[in-house]
Amino acid sequence: MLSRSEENYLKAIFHLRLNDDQAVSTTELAEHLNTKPSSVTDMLQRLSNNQWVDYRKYKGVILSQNGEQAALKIIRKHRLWEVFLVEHLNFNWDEVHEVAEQLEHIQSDQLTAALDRFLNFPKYDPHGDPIPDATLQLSKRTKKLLSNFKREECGVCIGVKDSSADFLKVLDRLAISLGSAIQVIDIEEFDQSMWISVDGEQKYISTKIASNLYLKPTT
Amino acid sequence: MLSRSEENYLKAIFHLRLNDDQAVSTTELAEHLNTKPSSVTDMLQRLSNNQWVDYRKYKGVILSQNGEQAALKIIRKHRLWEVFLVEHLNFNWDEVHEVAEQLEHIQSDQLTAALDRFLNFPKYDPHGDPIPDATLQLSKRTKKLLSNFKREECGVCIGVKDSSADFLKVLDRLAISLGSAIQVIDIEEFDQSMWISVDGEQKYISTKIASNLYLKPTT
DNA sequence: TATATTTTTTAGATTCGTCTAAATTTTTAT
DNA sequence: ATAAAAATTTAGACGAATCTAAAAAATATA
Repeated sequence: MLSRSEENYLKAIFHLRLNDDQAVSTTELAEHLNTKPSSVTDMLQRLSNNQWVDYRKYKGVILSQNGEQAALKIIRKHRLWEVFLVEHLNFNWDEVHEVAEQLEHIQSDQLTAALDRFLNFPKYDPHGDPIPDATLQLSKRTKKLLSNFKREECGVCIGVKDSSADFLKVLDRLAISLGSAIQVIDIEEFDQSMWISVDGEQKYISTKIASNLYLKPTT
Repeated sequence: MLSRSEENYLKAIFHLRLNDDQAVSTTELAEHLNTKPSSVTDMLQRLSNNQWVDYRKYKGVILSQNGEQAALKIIRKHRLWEVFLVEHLNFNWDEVHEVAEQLEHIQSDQLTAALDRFLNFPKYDPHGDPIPDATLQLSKRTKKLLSNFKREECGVCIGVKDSSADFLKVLDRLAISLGSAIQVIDIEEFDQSMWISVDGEQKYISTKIASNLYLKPTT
């Protein structure tokens, strides 16, 4: 059985491989897990011996079939618990992560299944991330540029296309950050600039901003 | 902060001291925790250094003020989760223990408080054990002979006064065991013998049986 | 009370997950 | 293409939590 630490490594590898599709590097993992590269190397060798990952010295690591299933199981639990915390225990979406990090390690298939049913088989967590179903199928994460949204469409900010300091600065000023809930209120015919609501606050943004913001649709 | 292992030791000491009121011995703890006496000695020394317990070489151990609070906090979480599992996730009362053993270690005061509220501040867990409240007050566990129950009163079997083979045999035949949920249906005026329901099944028992069964009232 | 038995502690080893420092490999830049 | 820089791995150590075997203390027994 996987230790808590091993589970965290698998989860981290899964998440780091979502964007770029290459092997994950030791340093990347070390940073993500707040540990040292040498510790990562140790752990990767152990995980590799037990067939959880495919690891090549100096070349990085990817999940094995088994490892990916294990990671998905943890992610499923994490996101189900987040739904529970927000919908039934009145947590705010920014308060759930830390607790879910603990709850995701609870080992009981019966519990996971019962929780899923109790929550009515939710498809997305409070941040809009998809929840793997009982067979661990993860609906492909659709990320879409805000500029492609239509009037009234909703989404959650999940990334930026341009990550320059200049762009991030303007986002800061608009109080748009990863996780912001955004709805398109209106689009100017003149130049496609947008009136949007950001976490309930109405804002006006240029076309260039809209075409550099990745949203995860929630409607 | 306490490790999971340390928490389990504190909880074990708390439970082992409930009945007899003396210090808990190394061997007793080792058996209860499925470990070796030498491991227990090590851990007790560590716990003692951090003021969680009062430990004297060769003399056994009792909880300090701090240690008792910590134990009560864990027991509170354990029992709240049991209520959740049974009342909302449709677990049977015999399926909850293992999972609650894991959930009790989740560290989040916010979660504990929210769960308590969600469950409507329950006073007893599904086995009839009292749940420490937010201030960690534990209502004294009242054990009462079945013969002192009135019509309609409910309780859970928590022990026997007479533990002879003869008595246990008749309990077996009646399918009464530790944990059985019992309700008094009627009491014969003639000799105070009782009609009771045992986990839903109606049974008739003699006065002598009733006066040797300890129940924990649940109403 | 002296001895045998049981309980408890100490000593020394092991595994997991981590660390620092040094060595090695890969990548980048001249 | 080679030297410098960066990334990665190895070597050796450590703390937590456990174990076995041996020593010491407490208890029971004759």
